[in-house]
Amino acid sequence: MRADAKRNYDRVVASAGDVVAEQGADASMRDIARRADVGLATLLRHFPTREALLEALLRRRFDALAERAESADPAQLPAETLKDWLREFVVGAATYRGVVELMTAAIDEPGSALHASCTRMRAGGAALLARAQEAGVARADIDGTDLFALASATAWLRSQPALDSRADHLSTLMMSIIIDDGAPATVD
Amino acid sequence: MRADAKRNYDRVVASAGDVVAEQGADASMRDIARRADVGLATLLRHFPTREALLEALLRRRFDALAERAESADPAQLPAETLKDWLREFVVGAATYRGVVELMTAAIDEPGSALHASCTRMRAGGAALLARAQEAGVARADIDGTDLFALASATAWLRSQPALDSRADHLSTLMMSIIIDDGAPATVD
DNA sequence: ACCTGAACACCGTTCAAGT
DNA sequence: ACCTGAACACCGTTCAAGT
Repeated sequence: MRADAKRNYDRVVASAGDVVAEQGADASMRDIARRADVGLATLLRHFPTREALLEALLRRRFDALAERAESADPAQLPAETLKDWLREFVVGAATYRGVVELMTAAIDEPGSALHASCTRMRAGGAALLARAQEAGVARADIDGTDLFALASATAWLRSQPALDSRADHLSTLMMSIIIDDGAPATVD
Repeated sequence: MRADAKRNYDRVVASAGDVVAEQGADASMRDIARRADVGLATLLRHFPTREALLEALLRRRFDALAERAESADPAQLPAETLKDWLREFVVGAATYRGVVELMTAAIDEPGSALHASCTRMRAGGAALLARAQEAGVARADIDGTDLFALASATAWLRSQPALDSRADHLSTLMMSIIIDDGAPATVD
C-alpha cells in the first residue's frame, strides 16, 4: 500500500470510529468520508461495503474474543469462564448501535465481511458452553448457535437507549437462561 | 373525511400492509405511495410520520392484545394466561421486521404514534405478571418494563431471518426466564 | 377540503478524468 | 497506483398551484 493510501485508510477508520459511535452502524458513509477529509469514492474503494468498514472497526476486539475462548484456562471454573466470556461478547456486540443485527445476518451469509469473525466467535463460545454443560452448570438443551443468538439478544437489549437504566438487570436475567450453577447469576 | 380522501386513506393502508410485509418497517414511503396509486405528498398528509402509518397497521392487533390482558379470566391458571398472552405479544411484535425496535423506542417517547398502544400493552402485561407472581409461578424480581423488554427481545430473535428455523426453541428458552411453573415451558 | 408535481437536500453507486 | 468530482437513481420533506 502506498504511503498516501495508508494515510487515507487510517483517517477513514478513525473517522468511522467517531461517526459510528455517534450515529450507529447505519451512519452516513458520506459523513464519514467528510470527517476524514477524503473523497467518498476513496472511502468506498478501501471499504467496498459498510460491513467491510465495520469489520475494520471490530476485528481487533472480535479476534481477541475468539482467541480468549480458544485458549481458556482449563483449571478455571467452567461456569465462571463462560460467564466472563459472554459478558465481554455482549459488551463488544453492543459498542455500536445496529451491529448485532449485522452480526446475526453475517453468520449465515458467507459473503459478508463479518462472517469469519462471527463464526469463529460462535465456535469459541460453543467450546466454553460444552465444558460448562459437561460440568452440569449450563443448560443442556442449547448449542453454539443458540448461545450466539441469546448473547446477541442480550446485546440487542443493551443497545436500546430506552432500556439503558436496567441494562445490567436484563443481562443478568438473560444469563440465567444459560448458566445454572446455583449461585445467583450477575453481570457486575 | 371526504369520500375521495377516505378512499385514498384506505388504499395507502392496504398498500403499506403489503410493502411493509415485504421490506420491513423501514420500507420506502415513496414505494408505498406508488403502489397505492397516490402522490407521496398525499400519503404524508394522512400519515405525517412513518410511525403514524405503522400505528394504523398495528392498532387493531395491539388494542386486542391490551383488552385481552385487561379482561383476563381470573379462573384460568395465571401461568397459562401469562404464557398465552406473551406468545401473542411476540407474534404481533414480530409480524413486520423492524417493528420491535420502534416499539421499545416508542414506549418512553410520549410523542410517538405508537406510544399509547405500547404503554397500554405494558400495563396489561404487568397485571398478568403480578397475578402469576402472587401465585408463585413467575419470577419475582421482574416488573412490567422488564417483561416488555424480554418479550421484545424474544420478538427480535423471531424476526431475524437467520434464526427462523429455531424460532420456537428460542422463544421457549426466553419464556423460561419469566415463568416457572414446574412444567417445561413451550411455545407450541 | 383535498390532491399533486416539483424543488430541495440528502443518500450510496459508478466511472471517466486527473496526478 | 491511487484519488476525486460529477452524474445517477434513489430517499423524505416541504410547498405553491390546481381542482
